[in-house]
Amino acid sequence: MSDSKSFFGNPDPIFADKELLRVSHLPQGDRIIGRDDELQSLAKAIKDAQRGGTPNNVLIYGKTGTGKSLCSKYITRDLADAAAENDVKVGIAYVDCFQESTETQTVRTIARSLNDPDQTDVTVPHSGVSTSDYYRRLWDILDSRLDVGIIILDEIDKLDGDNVLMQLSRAAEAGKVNKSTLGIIGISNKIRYKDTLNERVKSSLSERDFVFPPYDAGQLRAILRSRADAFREDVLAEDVIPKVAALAAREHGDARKAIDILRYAGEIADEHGTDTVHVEYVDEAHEREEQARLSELISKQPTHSRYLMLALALRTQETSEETPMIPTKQIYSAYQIVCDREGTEPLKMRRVRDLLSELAFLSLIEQDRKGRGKGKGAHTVNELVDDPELVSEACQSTR
DNA sequence: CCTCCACAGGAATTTGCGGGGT
DNA sequence: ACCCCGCAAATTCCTGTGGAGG
Repeated sequence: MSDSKSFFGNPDPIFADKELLRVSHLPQGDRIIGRDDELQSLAKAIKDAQRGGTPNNVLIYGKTGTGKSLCSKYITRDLADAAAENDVKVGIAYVDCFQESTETQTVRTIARSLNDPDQTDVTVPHSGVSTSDYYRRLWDILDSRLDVGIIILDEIDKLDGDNVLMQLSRAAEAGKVNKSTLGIIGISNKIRYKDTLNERVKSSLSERDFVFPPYDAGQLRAILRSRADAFREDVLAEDVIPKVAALAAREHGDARKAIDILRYAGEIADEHGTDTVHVEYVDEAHEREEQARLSELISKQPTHSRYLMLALALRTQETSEETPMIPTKQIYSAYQIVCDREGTEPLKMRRVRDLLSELAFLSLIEQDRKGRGKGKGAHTVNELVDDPELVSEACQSTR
């Protein structure tokens, strides 16, 4: 670094095209590995939309990183292109139900992504209108600029209530839309998800069901190799890809994880200033991936939930017990100190309890109820799932 | 197996925000 | 410019209960 004239002038010694290692990167058709059957079936299920007909509604199951979202996005985009050649307008809405979990948020996101203010005179405000108003606008948008709307609901099991699904699935028959039609692709991690739905929604939503199996080590290797173009020639040591694939295969065949680890391995090599990605870097890359995943999750939490995580982490580090179980009240006092330091008014106890149980739902913490004996009442104790050091680091880095 | 109470958590209510309608 | 709506977040009020010690 020090002897170079420009900070940016040097060619990257490791990466040729790092974009290929971004998980959001949508590969070309021949780059999706080991999902040929699934893509075929999906295509078959929604092919009617190509000529303006109604596609089948689809439910896809499978663990994280098995290519559910990738295949859905790819196949719908392909469909939209093919339809455009027949002068059929297909709109695609992708909703991450983890982030947009309420009915209002979901409908709003769908309406927003299908809308094009230049072509419709409908606006979709961020807030300020009722849920039914969002629906009304969505139907307007569908009728005025599209022939078919395809809605991908990712992590559909995180939706609260099935009202949205009711409304969407009966839109056509209830006469909400006339000129257009719509299809739903639901994606879920839980195979049992279907059982939690009421009959009406169940039969309409799962006209076709698919299960995406985890990738095996061989497929993971193929996936990684297909993205090896991201690296310069000959920088990857012999055993790197097999080792990364083996690590990811052990953790339920998560391709996303595999790709992330590979990218981190490259970054580590870069930091070491070498032009070879050695196998030895893979373990460190694996650690880095776990830390990053934790930071991701924590940074998405609301401010006060992060303060609570920090409070719990600090309190955990203070105690000498091997498995520190911290009562809610103790977290609360630590939390008040954190708030004080940040110059924020602390939330009340009741709200904190709710936030803590949300954190438990996300598996960031674990809760357990304990009694303290006659005349002493009962209370819940909280425990961090991850290393307190890592957690507090993740909390501090988000500002 | 019963007891006892601090805390858990349900329900009702308020607050704050970002918009419509007029 | 004004008032009013619907929603989510937060607060207030309150009853119910988990479970160790007796």
